Amino acid sequence: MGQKPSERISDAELAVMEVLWEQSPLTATQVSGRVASRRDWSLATVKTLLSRLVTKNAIGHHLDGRRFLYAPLVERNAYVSGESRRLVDRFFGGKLMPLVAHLAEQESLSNEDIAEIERLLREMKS
Amino acid sequence: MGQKPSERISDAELAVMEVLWEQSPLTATQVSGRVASRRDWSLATVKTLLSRLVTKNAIGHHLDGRRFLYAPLVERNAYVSGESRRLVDRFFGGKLMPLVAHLAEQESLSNEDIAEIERLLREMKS
DNA sequence: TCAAAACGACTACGCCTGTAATCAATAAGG
DNA sequence: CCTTATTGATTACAGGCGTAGTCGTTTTGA
Repeated sequence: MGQKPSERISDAELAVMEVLWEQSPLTATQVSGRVASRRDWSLATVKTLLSRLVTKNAIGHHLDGRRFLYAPLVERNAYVSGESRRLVDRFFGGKLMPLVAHLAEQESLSNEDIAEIERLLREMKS
Repeated sequence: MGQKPSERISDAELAVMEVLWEQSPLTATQVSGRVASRRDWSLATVKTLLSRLVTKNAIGHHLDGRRFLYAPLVERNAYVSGESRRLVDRFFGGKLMPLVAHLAEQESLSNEDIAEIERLLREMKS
C-alpha cells in the first residue's frame, strides 16, 4: 500500500483537514476560503499547512492544470480513532471502561444520557 | 487562589507528572530514579522537565535543605479531565455519547466489556 | 501585449519540545 | 582539608509548529 500514513497532525493542520474531510478535492484557495470561517489565516498560511500535510502523507495532491487539488489520504474516522486510542493509552491504561467512567463522573451525566448510552451499547451487543 | 493552573503539559513532561502523582513530594534525583523505569533519560533531562513544569505551574517546589522537593499542583484527575474534554471538543462536537459510540464501534468491544460498562452506568444512575 | 492576479516553492522567525551538557555552589567523604 | 559528588541554574541545539512574506512563473483580463 501507500507509505506510512500517519505522522501526527497538529492543531492548525487539523483545521485544514476538517475542511478537506468535509469536501474534497479542493484547491488551496478553496481550502483557504472555507477555513476562513473558523480561523483568520492568510492564504499563505493555509498553503504552508497544506504542504506540511502533504509531506506527512496526511493528504495527497494531484496537478489539475497549473494548480493542485488536495484530498485527504487519512480518513477522519481513522484519525479520530488514533487520537482517541492515544488518550485512552496515556491516561486509562488502554482500557475504555475507565475513560467512560471518568467522563461520566466528571460530566455528571443525566439519567437520560446514561440511558442513551445504555441503549447504544445494547444495540451493539451481539 | 493560585496563579492560572494550566498550561499544556507535553508528553515528556507527563511522564514526570505521573511519577509525582504516584508519590510526592520527591527530589529531582528521586523523580529521575522512578522515571527511569519508563524512559531512559539523564538526570539533567529530568531536571529540565521539572523546571519547565514549575514554570507552567503544574508542579510546585519548596526548599528542603539545599535541594527542592517537588509536588504536583495540578491533580491528575483534573488534568485528565481537561485532556478528555479537549478530545471530545475537537472531534465529537463536545458530546460524550458520540465518543463512546465511536470507541465502542472501533474497538469492537466484547459482550463482557459492554456488560461491564452497563453495570458501571447502572451504579451511577440515581 | 502588458499589467495584475494566482499559484507553488522557498524562506523566515519566534516559541515549544526533547534531550542534554556545563557551571557555580555546596555538601559529604576520606 | 581536599577531592568528589550533588544540586539548581543556565545554556544549547535540532526539529516541530504557528503564522506569514517573497519570488519566479504562468495565466488572465483589459
